[in-house]
Amino acid sequence: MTGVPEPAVPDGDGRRPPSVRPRTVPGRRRAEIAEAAARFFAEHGYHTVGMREIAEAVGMRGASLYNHFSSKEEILYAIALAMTEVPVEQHIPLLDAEGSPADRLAALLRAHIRHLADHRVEHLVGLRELAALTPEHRAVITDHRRYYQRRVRDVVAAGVRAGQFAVDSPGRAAVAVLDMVNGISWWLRPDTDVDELVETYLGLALDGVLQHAREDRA
Amino acid sequence: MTGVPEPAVPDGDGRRPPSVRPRTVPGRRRAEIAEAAARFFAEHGYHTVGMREIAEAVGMRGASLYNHFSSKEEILYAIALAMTEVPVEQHIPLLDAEGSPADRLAALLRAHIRHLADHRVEHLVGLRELAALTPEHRAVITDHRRYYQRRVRDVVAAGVRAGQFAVDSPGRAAVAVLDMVNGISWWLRPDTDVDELVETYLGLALDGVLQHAREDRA
DNA sequence: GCGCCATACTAACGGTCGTCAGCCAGTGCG
DNA sequence: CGCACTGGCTGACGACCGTTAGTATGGCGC
Repeated sequence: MTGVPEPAVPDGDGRRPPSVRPRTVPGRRRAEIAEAAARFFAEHGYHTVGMREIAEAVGMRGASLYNHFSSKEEILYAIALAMTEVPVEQHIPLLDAEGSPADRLAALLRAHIRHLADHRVEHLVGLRELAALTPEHRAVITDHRRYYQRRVRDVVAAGVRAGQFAVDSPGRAAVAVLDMVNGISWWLRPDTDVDELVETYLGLALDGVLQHAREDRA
Repeated sequence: MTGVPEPAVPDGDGRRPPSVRPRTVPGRRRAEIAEAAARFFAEHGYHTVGMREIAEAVGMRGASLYNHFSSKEEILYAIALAMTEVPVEQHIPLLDAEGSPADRLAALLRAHIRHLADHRVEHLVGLRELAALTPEHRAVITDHRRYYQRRVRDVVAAGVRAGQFAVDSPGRAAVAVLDMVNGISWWLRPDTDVDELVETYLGLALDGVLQHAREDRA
């Protein structure tokens, strides 16, 4: 599990012998490239960074990158995809676990913020450079994001029904909470205390925006 | 007041006769250009948009833009500057008016969200394309932003002292609130009901994040 | 009415970019 | 041993970019 999505197997043509195993860790280089690219993209923006610059950072020449990615856009797509697939596949199940809506949402937010802090630059790129993706690729990313947002909205609504949360519009509140936590990636610095950050934002989101456990309803 | 900052007068050489007044509205064209550029930048990103594309949108050729802006980066700077100067000069005074911290912060947020909704594309560009600015220009923008943020933090702290707000860290809460409202510019659609939006977010920020008027302190 | 200046134009330059074609070294498998 | 394949390399191409120089024009102030 390198964190970088493998290239789609060219399906429909399973000519590859089933026992073939590449000598080195598969996609190892691919992951290095995506990681370096994400650093540059985050700092200077997708379009200002050239293939030759990315290549130099991993010790090769620009043209050689095409042995690992079919285009520059595909590098960006791999980064953006990793930042939306992982949350969907690994965080959403937390919403399907046992426990109250507040507990489940808290678990999700904890995982979300930790993931964001561990992959700050990729997260920033995934947020900011959406416009540079192919329409098809962008659609995949935004679909993931919409699904994620919808699931958060649903658990907020469940919390409202259960009397745990008090908001007028679960949809608006979900968006607000996600924008609030995603905003972290713009200013997070490497020396930030992540544990403290997570707990602070959990408080701001649950006790705050969602007014968890406030009893003074008329 | 066109909304687009005039070019800095080349100071140190005040050769221009003091009574000279340009025949047309000064900077009219400049504002049109910046507006068109902001639309394109917001949709496709700064670096994918060419000068010839911007020019075509206002009915001229690429090279003619240099009669109004000295470089492409200066167009971006004008946009970003307008989106940080106006809030600082027009919204911050609301914090110095009379009234409780909660009232003053509510007034600021109201103005902030309205301004954002009225200039959605420029706001988005100002947030997203910071990296494309000259270091000097970027410093100006971030200074404005830091000051704004500091003033919000101060009024939050004042509200905490006055017993109106209940948050552990006014700084963190201020950042969270601003990220939350600034996130609006990523998804706002032209047909959104701005009045409803403003009131919803005021509730989420004050009653929510800042726990305005919650009395159940231990 | 003359001159000036703002503003537009055309043409072109130098540079950079993404990408590709073709070549070559090494390495593991049969 | 030899073969194929992976993953590097060089060199180059065509497109496009931001920007400049030089020129034309039309309206306002004197």
